[in-house]
Order: sequence, then structure tokens, then C-alpha cells
Amino acid sequence: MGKELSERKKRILHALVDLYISTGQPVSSSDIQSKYLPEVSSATVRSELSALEALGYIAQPHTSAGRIPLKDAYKFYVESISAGDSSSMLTDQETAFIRNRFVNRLNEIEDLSKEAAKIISDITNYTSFAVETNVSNIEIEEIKLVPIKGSKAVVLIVTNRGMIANKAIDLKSDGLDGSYLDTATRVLNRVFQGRNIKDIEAFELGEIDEEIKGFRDIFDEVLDILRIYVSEHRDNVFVEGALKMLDYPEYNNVEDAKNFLSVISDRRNMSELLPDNGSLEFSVRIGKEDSGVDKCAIITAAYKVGDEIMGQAGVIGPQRMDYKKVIGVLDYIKKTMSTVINPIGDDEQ
Amino acid sequence: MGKELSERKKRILHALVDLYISTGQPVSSSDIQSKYLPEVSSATVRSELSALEALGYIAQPHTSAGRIPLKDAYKFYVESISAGDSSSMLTDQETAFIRNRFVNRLNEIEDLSKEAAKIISDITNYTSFAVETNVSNIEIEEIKLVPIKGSKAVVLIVTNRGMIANKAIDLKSDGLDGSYLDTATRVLNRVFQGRNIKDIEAFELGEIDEEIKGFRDIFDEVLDILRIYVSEHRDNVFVEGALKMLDYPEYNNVEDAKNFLSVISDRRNMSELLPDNGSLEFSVRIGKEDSGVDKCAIITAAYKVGDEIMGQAGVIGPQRMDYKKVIGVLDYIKKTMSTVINPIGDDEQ
DNA sequence: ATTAGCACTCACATCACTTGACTGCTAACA
DNA sequence: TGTTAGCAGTCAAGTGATGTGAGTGCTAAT
Repeated sequence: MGKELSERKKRILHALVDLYISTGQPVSSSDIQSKYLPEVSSATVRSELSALEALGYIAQPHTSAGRIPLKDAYKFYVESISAGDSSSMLTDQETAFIRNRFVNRLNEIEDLSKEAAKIISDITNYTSFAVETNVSNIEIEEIKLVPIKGSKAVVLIVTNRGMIANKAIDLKSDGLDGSYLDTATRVLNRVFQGRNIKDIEAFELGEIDEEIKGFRDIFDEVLDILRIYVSEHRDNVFVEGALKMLDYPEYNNVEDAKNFLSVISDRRNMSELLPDNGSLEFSVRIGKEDSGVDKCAIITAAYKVGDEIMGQAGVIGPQRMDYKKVIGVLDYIKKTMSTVINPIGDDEQ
Repeated sequence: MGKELSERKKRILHALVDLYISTGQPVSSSDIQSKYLPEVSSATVRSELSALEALGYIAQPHTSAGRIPLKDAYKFYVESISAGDSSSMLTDQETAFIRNRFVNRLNEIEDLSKEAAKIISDITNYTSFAVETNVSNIEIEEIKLVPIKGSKAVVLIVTNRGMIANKAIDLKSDGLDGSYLDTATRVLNRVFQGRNIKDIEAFELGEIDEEIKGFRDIFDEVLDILRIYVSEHRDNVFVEGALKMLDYPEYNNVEDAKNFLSVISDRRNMSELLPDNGSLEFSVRIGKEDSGVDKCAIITAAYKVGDEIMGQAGVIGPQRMDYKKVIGVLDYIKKTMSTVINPIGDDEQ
């Protein structure tokens, strides 16, 4: 559909988006002519603009105004810049900045995501976010019951991603002696060791019935801890620079600003904004309808550690945003993250 | 200074603040007369208003407008309502709502603060916050070193407020046998047991030099964990309903809204907004200058568990806010929190 | 196909004018 | 002396008329 655009139409459309991105104002035929196409007249540009308008790429706010780009124009624009080498779009200063920020102590995947979101927002000046995916894809390596004062014990669950320890359980008077705990630990490990955390819902009693016997309470406690952990970490979204969107005139009224902020502060909403197929290297979505952020464009990149996709990071900004820069930053972050980080598990935790 | 106000002036001033709080519009003499003082004429009210204006309680936005309250008027108003029984200002429905929300499983003081902030914001419809104070006033009860796979061990620090366990340390090849860990645990407990977490900076080597000997690495790791814990939990502020402020016409422009949001999302700023003397039962501050929220009023209450002050919770809203309701809610929350919650330590953790 | 030229459109700013909600003042009254 | 009615004065906010200028679409000439 877009293929039959003449070379000149393409140049004009690209120029129009460029100008609109930098000014935010409707672009006039003479603007385009003087800055991008000095070899023709503005009248020629005008007739081309008419054609582009008929094709649905651009529109006029009112009869005597310039043109503004529509969704398709942005799509065309993004395609045209994606072709180039995106990493070359960052200055040396910026790449150095990114690298520096990542060398700090970052153990947890959580810290990593947060830091990525911050960096992206700092450099691009747009609202950014990072999401950990596959949180439930965690394997239990070992469970320990550690006795502490009184008749309590701490449940310590070691996984391939870190550890979970936030709750003490009360053993009542059942077993204050070490052997009780030892047995309980052995049983728990027989049940849980090597299992994936996402399967906990399926941990039904049937299969392991006779093993549990006297340890039913502890078993339930552990299940509970895992459930809470999964629910708290599912769709873990970090948003950075939320207020930066308010600097752009598109969101210069309280109504829209409030709406935007309420959408992005709700993690459920945020995860709906992510591309369905999380494995896409890059995703650019412009003006998603009915999402509460229809005046926005969302660019995401999936990042990996080793071969595994750990999450996504991206930018949410006005439709007229600096796509070139954003894609460049995301691309560089993507690369940096997989090289700077030691694969989890070799390091502590 | 305010004492010499005549009874009628008091009634008029109170009426004016009342009306202004409910409408947000400058209040005219005839409004006051018709709704609050039908026994006199509006001209009389006018002359009283002149006097109150001369005393600095109220002002006119422009010559032909009604009056709006100034800081002193709000102070007068708050004093006059604080005298009454604040708890009676809540409906039965509201008190039931509060009680219900608190009966849920709430282990950590953190959950408690968060929930309090949510409740306050839900009921009052203003932005609310809760702060844990005295986080550093935590005593170490016990330290455990739990060996996990490889040559690693988890450091588990049990305190009177809960437990800290987020890091595994690498023992290298030093000691894979249990006895090494046992000795290390004993030494660590001799050093740390019973000590207050806030004293960690003073844990210098001199005094306990010869005890550490071969456990210097582990000792440093533990110190590090404690330091990080303290710094992450100092001034732990939870803000709820931040966007609610944007519903009030006072913040109906993006400039102010952005400013407000950036102030309250920064925890350092927030802790500066708290009253210096955290032990005050209630604190009402109106239009604090140079704070970035000079158009706001801030009401805080200290809440206790047992005799110990655990934190503060409060509301930040427009100066013309429903003081009666807010104070009522805070008062009830205060009472409920100390009764619903089991003293920490009896319960799990 | 391109261009110059021109008439047309329309958002936006400006200005004069009206309206109405207040006040402050004054003079009369209890 | 305190209160009140009455009235003139003030000023924000709304309304409508008018001008301005940036931009277009159209047409006729090249």
C-alpha cells in the first residue's frame, strides 16, 4: 500500500514528520520547500501534500493550517530510520554514560531493570519503563528451615534467581528438637526441589500425599509463601520519569496528564501495553486505541541475558517523538545489558 | 492576638472558611449573612469583614470580589474544630470500612503503613502518606549463617522487627565444614547480638579486634548488609492517591501539578515536610513556605504500637480542605492501629 | 509537470461594550 | 453607638465585531 509512493513524496513525507517532531506545529508547504526541497516550488509541494492527504498519511487541523502527520506517516518514518545503523545515533558521551551507569553493583534482575529504565529516561527525556518477564520461570534449588528463638523457624527458599526469605512460621510445640526440622526439611526438598515456581498451583496433594503426613502445616505455609511471591513479582513494572511526559505540549492539560499518569502508574495497565509477543527484538506501536494512551507512541525492546529473555524495556512518549534517538538508546542498552551482566547464578545469590 | 475577636467576628470567620472550603470561591457578605447570620444585614457582615481583613485573617482577590481566607483564618478554623470530639465526625459506615481494611494479614510494619496510607486516601479523597520512623531503632536478636549449595551461605539476621535476608556470601574454599560456620556464627552473635542497628557505624574494629581474626570477611559482609538495610529503610515514605490532588481546582494547571507531583514523589522532600518533632499527636501546617507545596496544608498524626511511636501518617491537600473529616479519620486510624495490631514479636517474624 | 499569482479560509488576537456580583460609603434610624 | 438601606463605584468575565496573517486550493501561463 505504501510502496507506490514516488521518491519525491517520500522525501516530502519524511521532511514533514521531521519538522513536526521538532516543532510540534502543523507544517506548511513552504517550510518543507525551503528547508528540504529548495529545487521545487511550494506550490509543487502543496500538490504533493494534497496527494499524501488523500492517501491518508497526513491531515489538516483546519482548512487554512499546515499538515500534521497521521499514524501511517509515523510508521513510514520509523521504517525509514530503522533501516540505518541505530547505534551510530548516540554520541560517544552518551554511550560512555550508559556504560558507566551499568558497572555499578547490580545483583538482582530487579535492580538491573530499574537501572535500565532510569538510564533510558535520563538520556531520552521521555517516560520509560522496564518489565521483568518470565518471573514465574524460576526453579527451586533448595529449601531450608532455620530455627530461631522461641518455637519459630524461618523458611528460606533458594532459587536459581536469588532467594526468598520473608516469613517465619510458628512450629508451636510440635517439634523443638532438631530432628523434627531435619525431617521436615528433607520432605520439603523432596517435594519442591527442582520444581518450577510457576507450577505451584498444580501442587496438589494427591501425588505426594503420604509424604506430607505430619508436615501438612509447613507444606501449606511454603505454598503460601510461593504464591505470594509469584503474585507480587508477576508483571513487575518499573516506570521512570513519569512526569517528563508533562513537559510535552501534547499533555499540557490536567485532564490528559492525569489520565496518562493513572494509566502508567497501574502495573496491570502497563503490562497490557506491552507487545503480545514479548520476544520481538523491537516493537513500535503508535497511537494504540482505547488504551488510555492513544496520543502516545510506545517503543519496546526485549533484552536477554545469555539466550533467555529477561524482560522488556521501552519508552512511552508523544507520537511525535525522536524515534531515531530512542531506538538508538534502546538498541545500545540491549547490547550493553547482555555483555555487562554476568549470567545469574555464577555470582552471589 | 486572635483572642480579642468578638463572638460575632468568630462566627463570621468560621462561616467564611466553611463556605470557602465547600465552594472554593470567594465568599460574599450576603452569602454569609443569608446562610449563617440571618439576624443581621449583609451590610453589617460587610463591616465586620472589613475589620477581619484589617486583622489579616482574610483578603480580597480584587476590589469587587468576595473574601478568601488567609493562613490565620485556617488556623483559627482548625483550632475551633479540634476542640470538638473528632471521632464523632466519621459515619458508622466509615469506621466499619477502616476496621475491615485493617483486619487483613499485615505482618510487617511496612504493610501496615502502606495500608494506612491507602485507607486515609480512600476515605478523605486527598493525597495521603505514611512514614515509618525510628527504622534504625532496631535490635539484632540473632544472626544465622545458613549454608546453601556450593560454598555459599545465606546471612540471616533476626531482629525485633522482622528479619533481614537478602544476600548470600561466598565462603570461597575457606570452610566447607560445619564447624567453621558454627564458629563464625558464634563470633558474629557475640559481636552483634543485642545491639542496636543504628550503632553499626560505630562498630569499629578496635574493641572486638581479636575476636574477629579469621572472620574478617564475613564480619564486613554483615556490616555491609546492615548499612544497606538502614539506608534503604530510612525515611521510608509511602504516598497514596498522589493524583487526587489534581482533582482540586487549586492544581488545575500542569505547571503546579507537575511541581506538586515531583515534590511528593521524592522521599527526601517528603520527609522534610514532616513536623520536626515526630512525637506530636497531631500536627497541622498550612501553607509552608519554600517547600514546593506552599499552596497545601499538611496534617499528620503520629501512630504508636504500645508506647513506641512507629511512624506518622497524614494528608496533604489544598489549604481549603475538609479539616474536620481529615482529623477525624486520622484520629480513628491512630486508635485502630494500636488496638488491631498485635505487638510485634508476639506474632510471627 | 511546474509554477506564479490570487482569492479564500479560519484560528487567533484585540478591542469596545455589557453584565452582574461585589464592595465601600453615607445618611438615616433605633 | 451600632445597625441598616440604598446607591455609586469597581472589576472579572463574557460577548461580539473586526483585523491580521499564515496557510491553502485553484487557475492560467510556461
